[in-house]
Amino acid sequence: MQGNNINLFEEFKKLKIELNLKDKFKTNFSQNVINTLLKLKPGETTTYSEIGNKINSKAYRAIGNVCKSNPIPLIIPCHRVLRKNGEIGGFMGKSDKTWETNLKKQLLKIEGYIQ
DNA sequence: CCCAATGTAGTCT
DNA sequence: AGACTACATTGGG
Repeated sequence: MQGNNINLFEEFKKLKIELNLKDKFKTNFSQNVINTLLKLKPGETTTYSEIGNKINSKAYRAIGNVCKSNPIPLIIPCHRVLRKNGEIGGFMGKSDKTWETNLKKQLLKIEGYIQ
C-alpha cells in the first residue's frame, strides 16, 4: 500500500509555514544555537559540546537553556541533541527519566537513530 | 565524586 | 542598575 505512508517533512514543506524565529530568540547566542539546530537532518544527532564548538562558545549548559525555550519541538529539532557521554540528556525542561525524555527517545527511534 | 566556567532569564534589593 | 540564582553540560582534579 503506497498511500499509507506519510513523509512528515514533505508535508511540512507543503504547508509553507513561516516562522519568526528572531522574535523568540533575541540574543546572538540563542540565534546561533537555533541556526545550528536547523541544519540537522532527520536521523542525524549532535551533542551540546559539538554545538558549542560550531558557535564558538563553551556555554554548553546554556545551549540546553535555549532549547528549553523552544516553542515548537520537532520543527526546531532539540531532540537530536544528546550528551557527549551518550546519555539522552534532557527534553522540554526535564532531565531525569520522565515522560519528556522518554518522548525524546521515541522521536529518535522514529527517525531511525536508535532501534 | 566535586567543582568552576559558560549565557540567559528570572528574582530580588 | 547590580547581585544572585537556576539550568536539558563539560572537562578537570
